[in-house]
Amino acid sequence: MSVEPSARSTEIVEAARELLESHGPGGLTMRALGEQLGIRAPSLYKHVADKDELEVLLIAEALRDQGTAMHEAIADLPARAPRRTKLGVLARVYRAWALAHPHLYRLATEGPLPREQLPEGLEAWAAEPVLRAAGSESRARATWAFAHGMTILELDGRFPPGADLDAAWEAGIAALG
Amino acid sequence: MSVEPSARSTEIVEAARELLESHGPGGLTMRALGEQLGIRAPSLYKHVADKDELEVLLIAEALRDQGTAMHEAIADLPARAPRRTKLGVLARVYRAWALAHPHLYRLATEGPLPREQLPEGLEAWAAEPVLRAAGSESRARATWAFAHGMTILELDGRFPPGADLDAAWEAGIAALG
DNA sequence: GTCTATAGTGGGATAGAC
DNA sequence: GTCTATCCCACTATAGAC
Repeated sequence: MSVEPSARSTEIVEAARELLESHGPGGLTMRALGEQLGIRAPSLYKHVADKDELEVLLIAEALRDQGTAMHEAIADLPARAPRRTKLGVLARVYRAWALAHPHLYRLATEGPLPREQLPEGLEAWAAEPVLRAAGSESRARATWAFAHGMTILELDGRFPPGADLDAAWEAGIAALG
Repeated sequence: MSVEPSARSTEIVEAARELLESHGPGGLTMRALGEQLGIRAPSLYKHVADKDELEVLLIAEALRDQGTAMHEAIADLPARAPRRTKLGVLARVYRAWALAHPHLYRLATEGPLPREQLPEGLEAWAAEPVLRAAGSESRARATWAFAHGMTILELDGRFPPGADLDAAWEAGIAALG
């Protein structure tokens, strides 16, 4: 019952992330994961309970990863920068991370969040930069919804071909900031 | 090669919609659909090409349905109503429709849109009220992204329990209007 | 237009030997 | 900790009789 995950579990999660990022959710199967690691699928179950557990670990990684990017971006700004500047920077970082890791972003943001299985406080920590920059919970939620909406619609190719997405981001941040 | 779908096809799409709305995407299988209609699954293939075609028909229905709700709402407003009023009304209608038909909303808004297979002009017609009310394409896209983000995050239970979503919608519309 | 039978696909997961 | 063998599930879709 060690709290620390075993070295092997870590390897498995890393391989799972690679598979997901390179081949999408359909490519992340227990069989493929075993193959990636040079073992058979059934052997994985000695290290992780099931596929759901694996996905929770990936979601946690996504939150840490994208959260880190946003915390760092905000730390680089003067503390007294205007709200609009801060939200603009956070939006750019948020979007860039999602476009760089589309499948991981989707896994972490689509469908219900298994809150009880995530590390305590992780979700709040990831949301902290936006909450601080927005100045109120309602405004933070509206900003988050805008950013997620723009991102997921872009990832899904939902905007008309040729749409100026930079301008739409601009318009949203100008309004919400 | 009739342009009009046969009566049977219409029944099938209706049954598919009922199945989807009541049991979610996992409940919409060709077997269950046959059962709902009192026939065997293979018989369905005499009337629809495959499941993908069925889903496209459902997406089209969702666009027509939600689009109608928004067109009607905007028609009830004085033509000179301020932008913020219009966007506020559209947002309420958009959200209400989605909450009333969550599975259909998800089917129609998640993942890539099969544009070539949809009736010509349907997508643009559904987007028209928001485009008109927002006043510019960029602002319309930002508003749409905000509304979709709020909606899908609410449907997925992503906001913290107890979050005041009415206030977040308020804040977003106040800013974007 | 409906049926039965069945092919084909793919996946998650377990038992028990080594 | 890894293996082989296997189970079990579910679904889409086709062939061919009626």
